[in-house]
Amino acid sequence: MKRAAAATTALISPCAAMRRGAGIAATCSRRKSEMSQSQQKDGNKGAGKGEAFVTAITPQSEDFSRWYLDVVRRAELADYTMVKGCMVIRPYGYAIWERIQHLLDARLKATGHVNAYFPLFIPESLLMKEADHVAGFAPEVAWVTHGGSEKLEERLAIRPTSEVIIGTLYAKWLQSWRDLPILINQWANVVRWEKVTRPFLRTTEFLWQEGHTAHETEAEAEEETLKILQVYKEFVETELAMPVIEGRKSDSEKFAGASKTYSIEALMGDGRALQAGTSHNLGQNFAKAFDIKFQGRDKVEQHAWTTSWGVSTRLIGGLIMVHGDDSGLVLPPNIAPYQVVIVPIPRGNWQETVLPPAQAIRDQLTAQGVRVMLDARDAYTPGWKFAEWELRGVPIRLEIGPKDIEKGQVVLARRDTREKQFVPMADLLPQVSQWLLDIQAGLLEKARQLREERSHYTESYEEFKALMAGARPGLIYAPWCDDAVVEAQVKTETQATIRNYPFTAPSAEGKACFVTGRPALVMACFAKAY
RNA sequence: CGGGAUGUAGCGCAGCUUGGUAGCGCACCUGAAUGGGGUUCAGGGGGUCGCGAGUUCGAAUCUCGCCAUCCCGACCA
Repeated sequence: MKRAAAATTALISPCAAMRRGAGIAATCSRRKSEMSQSQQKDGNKGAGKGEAFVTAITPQSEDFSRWYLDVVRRAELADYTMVKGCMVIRPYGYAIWERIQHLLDARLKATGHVNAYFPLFIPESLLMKEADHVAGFAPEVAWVTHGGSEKLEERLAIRPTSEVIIGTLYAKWLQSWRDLPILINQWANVVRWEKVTRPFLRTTEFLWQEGHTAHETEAEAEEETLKILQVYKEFVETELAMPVIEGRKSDSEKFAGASKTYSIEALMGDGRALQAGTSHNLGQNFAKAFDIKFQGRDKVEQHAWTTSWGVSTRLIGGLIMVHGDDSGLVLPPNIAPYQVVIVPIPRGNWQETVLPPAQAIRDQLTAQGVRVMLDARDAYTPGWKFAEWELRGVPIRLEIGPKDIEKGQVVLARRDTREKQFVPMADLLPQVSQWLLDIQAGLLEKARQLREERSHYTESYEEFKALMAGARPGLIYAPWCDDAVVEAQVKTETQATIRNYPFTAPSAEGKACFVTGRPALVMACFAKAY
């Protein structure tokens, strides 16, 4: 009888999560009846079924975009504000960002970079110095025109990126080849006046890391650009468990003002690609525009070779879309704010009987460097907490109740596979450590497999069109003539863009371009992109 | 920036056609019993109906304008 009541409540939640829109009411009631059947079938063995535990989110299959927004809000990663296109990153979301900062910053330091902070405001005249750069960013710059009530002599741009201000300072600091390389990174916010925004994926203001380096030779700048791309790839795959494809951008997708742009690209759960990081070789373009010069070993004054590179809070969006499922977030242990959540099972005077052992376990795990949350709130039932922490993607749940204490064990449950296990207290630490490793590796592997399933190779534009028209288009590799006009045509006809020219791909040698039939110059990876 | 939809309590919605001073579910607060997959009962608090004008004795409801959000397209980490 308790069961029936529980089912009823579970059924109401999906409707509660629904948003505006006429079609939704019908959808909701349809799902209601489906759910009540499965719920009843599950009976008391619900724990083994591994589905529909969390019901407050729109299923991915029904509407991926809505699913994404539901997860962002229900998991309390971010919320909307009164400022158009600007979101709050809530504590749980910000904790993920802090993990990203922590893990990436260590890598940047290890490769010789140091952090600094440059101004938010950029004088208009500075921004105008590099022609391509201006053209690229002009449409999305926010301007400050007044200080208090007084109009400014010169407008100030709120940085959309910092190449120009940093370049100006580099010009001031650089004298000799002995000053090189300059390897500076900054963690900052930037503003781009976007027309369409989505939490994490594209917001008016966002947080990122931008590295800016200056080098003595072209080769060194290229080496730096590629080194960082590798750092990004290793970081994203190791810590976020997001497999990425590294490669060079086509000229039309290049950063405004760069000689060459490289990117890492990830495939999302809905078959669209997300640019997860970029690294630019700026050549001498900015050095010439901003007078970044030095006297060389040969006594001749010359322009430096510069690079810039960045990853942003967009990575969090990628994380959600790569690993998440219909129950919500699934976080890789390495970036999860909490790796283990302990849910005590309250019975009788549980505060005296169950809570102390739970606290002891928390302390024990914490001492081993595991990030633990003990959810001792009395107002919620265990079942409610299970669902809540699943929605928030915590990798491992640890249940401990009177029966477990009697038997000297706990219950562990994995978020990714939903596997549930009784573990003797003595084995707890090694088991948790092992599972954290398994989950981290498992998520990467699963994402890789999914990407392989959704990767195609074709030499036929007809097949290309058919694939791109599918529900989950994925990645398509194709031999390519490298012509921007044809690229634009493909985009118009199929919505697909070139993500990059992958470093590791079948050779285009001797192939014909899949659109024009002309000799292929390169292998391109196409996808519909975010 | 173009096309479409929506805006009523924290969230999801009803009320609008036919104007008469706002309601439901969840959430929240209090108390009790519960507690191993979103617990139950009882009591309670919360809304200048997105904003601004207009019509009217009277507007959530009718008219106009603006704003925001979501979806679909053109531009972008």
